[in-house]
Amino acid sequence: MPELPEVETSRRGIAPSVAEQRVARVVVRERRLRWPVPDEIERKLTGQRVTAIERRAKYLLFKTPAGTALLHLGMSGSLRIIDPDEPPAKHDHVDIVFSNGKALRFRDPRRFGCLLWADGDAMAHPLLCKLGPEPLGVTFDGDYLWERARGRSVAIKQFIMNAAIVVGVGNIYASEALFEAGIHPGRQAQRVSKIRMRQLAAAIRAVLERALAAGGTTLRDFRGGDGEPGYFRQQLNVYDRQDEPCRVCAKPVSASVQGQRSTYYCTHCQR
DNA sequence: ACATTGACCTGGGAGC
DNA sequence: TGCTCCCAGGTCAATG
Repeated sequence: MPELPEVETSRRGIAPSVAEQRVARVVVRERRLRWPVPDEIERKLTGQRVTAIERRAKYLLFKTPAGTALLHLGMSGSLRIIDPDEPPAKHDHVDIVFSNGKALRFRDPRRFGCLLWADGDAMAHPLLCKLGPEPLGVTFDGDYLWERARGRSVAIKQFIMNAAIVVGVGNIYASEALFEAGIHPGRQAQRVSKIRMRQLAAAIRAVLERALAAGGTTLRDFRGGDGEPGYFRQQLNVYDRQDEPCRVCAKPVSASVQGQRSTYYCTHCQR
């Protein structure tokens, strides 16, 4: 479900209720997520004060003096602030109850998400230490992309969805950014010129920022931490618009499958 | 080192 | 109404 704008929207939605709160207790109803929720998570988190809620790639980091809880929403995960006595529904796997009387509830029907614990420096964690730059950060630009693409025959869409190259770009925003940059998603990464890589980096940044401003994209069930859907769907140019007219040239939007994922593009506007 | 594929799960919608 | 099939916003591990 969530790409970078949706994860960041969730972070901003829950942060006011979580920041500076002490963890009163942790309730884990289902440990079988993408990786098992570690047995130590209750012991490590309980009694700790959450000093910051940060985001790295699509991971949310709950920082405490004792270490960091890492949470990933996978494909179907969502977070809500609730009253702790609200009865849990199916797939409500974890509650983190705070001393202010509120709780953070993690729901994830498909169980592709995870909740892990990192002692010490969370950035040294195996899941975080090999990640590429943040697309909204200062080190990410077209020259970087072009350099990394040298000698790589993989399609540009799969290239920008590779978290070792750049994080946070999922299936929706990869299609949207390539449309905005006028690049065909099947083009080999090494065959994109430096000029067009600069356009692509700018497009990735612009699309993510616009989606963030709209509170993310709700296709079926995404909700931000405040329970509101995201409104970026209305601004999508190609994703999920097969056979609908291109908003620029009016030719029908094409769809194909790349690396087992649906891809949408305009054959006239993208080369 | 790189590219490709399978695997992990449940739920919702389309089609019959 | 109910069944089957296909698809879904992620990403890691295994294989060549």
